[in-house]
Amino acid sequence: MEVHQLRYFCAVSETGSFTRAAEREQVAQPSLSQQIMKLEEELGVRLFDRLGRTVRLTGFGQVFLPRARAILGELKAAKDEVAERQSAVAGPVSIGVIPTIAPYFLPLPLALFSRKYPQASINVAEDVTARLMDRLRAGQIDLAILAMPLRGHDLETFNLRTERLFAIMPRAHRLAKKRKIMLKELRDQPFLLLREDHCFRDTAIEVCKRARVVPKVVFESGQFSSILAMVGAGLGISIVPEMAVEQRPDCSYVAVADDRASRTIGVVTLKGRYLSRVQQAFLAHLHTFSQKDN
Amino acid sequence: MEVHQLRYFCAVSETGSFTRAAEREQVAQPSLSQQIMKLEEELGVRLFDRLGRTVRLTGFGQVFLPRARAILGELKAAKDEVAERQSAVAGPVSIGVIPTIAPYFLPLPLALFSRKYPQASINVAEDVTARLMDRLRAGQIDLAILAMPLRGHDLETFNLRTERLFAIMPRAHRLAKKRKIMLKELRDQPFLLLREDHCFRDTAIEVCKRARVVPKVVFESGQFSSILAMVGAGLGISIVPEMAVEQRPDCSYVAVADDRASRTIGVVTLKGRYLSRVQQAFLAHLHTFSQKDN
DNA sequence: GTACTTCCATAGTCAGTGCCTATTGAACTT
DNA sequence: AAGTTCAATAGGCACTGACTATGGAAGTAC
Repeated sequence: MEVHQLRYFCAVSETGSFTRAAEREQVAQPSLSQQIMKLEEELGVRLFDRLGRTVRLTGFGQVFLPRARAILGELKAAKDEVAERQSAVAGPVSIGVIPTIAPYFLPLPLALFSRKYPQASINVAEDVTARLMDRLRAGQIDLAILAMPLRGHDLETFNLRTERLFAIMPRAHRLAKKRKIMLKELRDQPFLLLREDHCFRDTAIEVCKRARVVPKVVFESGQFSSILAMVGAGLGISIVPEMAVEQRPDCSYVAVADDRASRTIGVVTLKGRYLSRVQQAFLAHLHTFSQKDN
Repeated sequence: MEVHQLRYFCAVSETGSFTRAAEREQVAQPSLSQQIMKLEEELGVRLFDRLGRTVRLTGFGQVFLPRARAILGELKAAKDEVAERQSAVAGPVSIGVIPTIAPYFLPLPLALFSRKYPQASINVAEDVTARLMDRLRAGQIDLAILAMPLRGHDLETFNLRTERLFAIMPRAHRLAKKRKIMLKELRDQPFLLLREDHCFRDTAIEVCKRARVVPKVVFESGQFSSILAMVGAGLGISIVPEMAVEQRPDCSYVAVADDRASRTIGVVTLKGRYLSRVQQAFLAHLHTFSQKDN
């Protein structure tokens, strides 16, 4: 049973003539006759009575007609729905962001995108890198914003920006007045760091390692704001990316001057993953926020 | 958009693999891939993400899947319904019968058929020949039982039986004791006949005409039982077919011996009209009631 | 690391079939 | 009786869906 056979059948039913049906369906009359016969053969019943000049539905034809119409209607509806979803920059976009980026970077792009495409609904999942990658591969999120670089042959990435790192210390600290600092100067300082599954912890430890510094960790947290408060209270010092720098009366920030003491954030998508128009639009939107050489 | 494309699409969705889907659909894997691609092209969206080893529905695919399933289901349902109606000797049979046959001939065949096929539902329309023919040609009834012969190239007929005619007269009538009678003996008798649109009236007048008798009509009715009652009351005489003969204390019946003084009843269907299995069965059933040379 | 396996996509060929034109045959009209 | 107007039939052509063979990529086994 083929779609065009149903179309032809409905056309004959509605025009009451093979000839007129053929005209309507833009096909030669014998071709249409042939397809109707084939349909009748498959069903095992006659659908039309050919009574000389007139063609009329048989009882079976009358039973079959509404069903054929329904099927053609649903075929069209299915196609239309897909087209509808395709044409509109609307629908869901699920993104993932790590906690050390989310509150600093995301608000502005999100707000602007929502204003530009009110039909779009963006869903943000805040989680650590490892779990975000799982979700990305599982298709639960469409893209993720996290720290670069990332290993993985099944991924596609682009960088958003590279930020310098800052040492944060109590205002009264002896190094607090400097404009720049080398990490080796921080040797033996008590360190406050993020918890283990946060990638910026690794970043911080990595840059320290390059400066031959092994940080002595005295406090761990899941968010910078806790660390900032603790540093302000004089518990020790820490390292944060530029975007986490927030003026506080009890803290001072000093730029870290070491080579490669930076964090790069970027966007990652799954290679081969098909993105709808909204999803593509959001990706493009993020591109406009990338700042090369920064 | 073709039916097999929907089938393939569902197969891939359900097996999660082009290869397994191809096996299930008994088709080579490249053919299936090709059709899926074609479907995606027509819809203008990707339905699957091909992620290395795994294949997963895109958002569009998820939207399209239930619709595709529904369509395939309805396609099957449509076919099944027709098959169901075809296989079972069940459903409606609409027949027409003229009033001068209905009460005498029909009860037995109807009862036997209903007992044999309890699923069948027979609808009887009792009307005069002209209107029955209209209904037959309009497809409102499937066959008609009426007096033969019938002119019409678009008809198919077969005879059920030929009956002799009987003169009916009051028991006290001077001719009532005869075993046979010639119509010419009835000249000048007052006649009771059916109304004009009843074909047996024409039959009666026709046989009289052949005997050079012009009946003097004193009463007209739409049914034999009225005529019988009136004859019994002494109003006049009449002519009835054999099946209308019914023993009454006040009437006598005398066989009409004229050549060709008979009525033939038969069944008529529309040429080229498709009959369902019940309808065909009823027609065949009527055949078993035909009595040749009677 | 290398070979093997398992995917899906690509390339090229072939056969089935849906469509075409031309024609027939039947029924209706003039 | 000739002319129309139907649907069906006949025969030819081209599209396309299916096939086999192969390639490339990714995962698995040794």
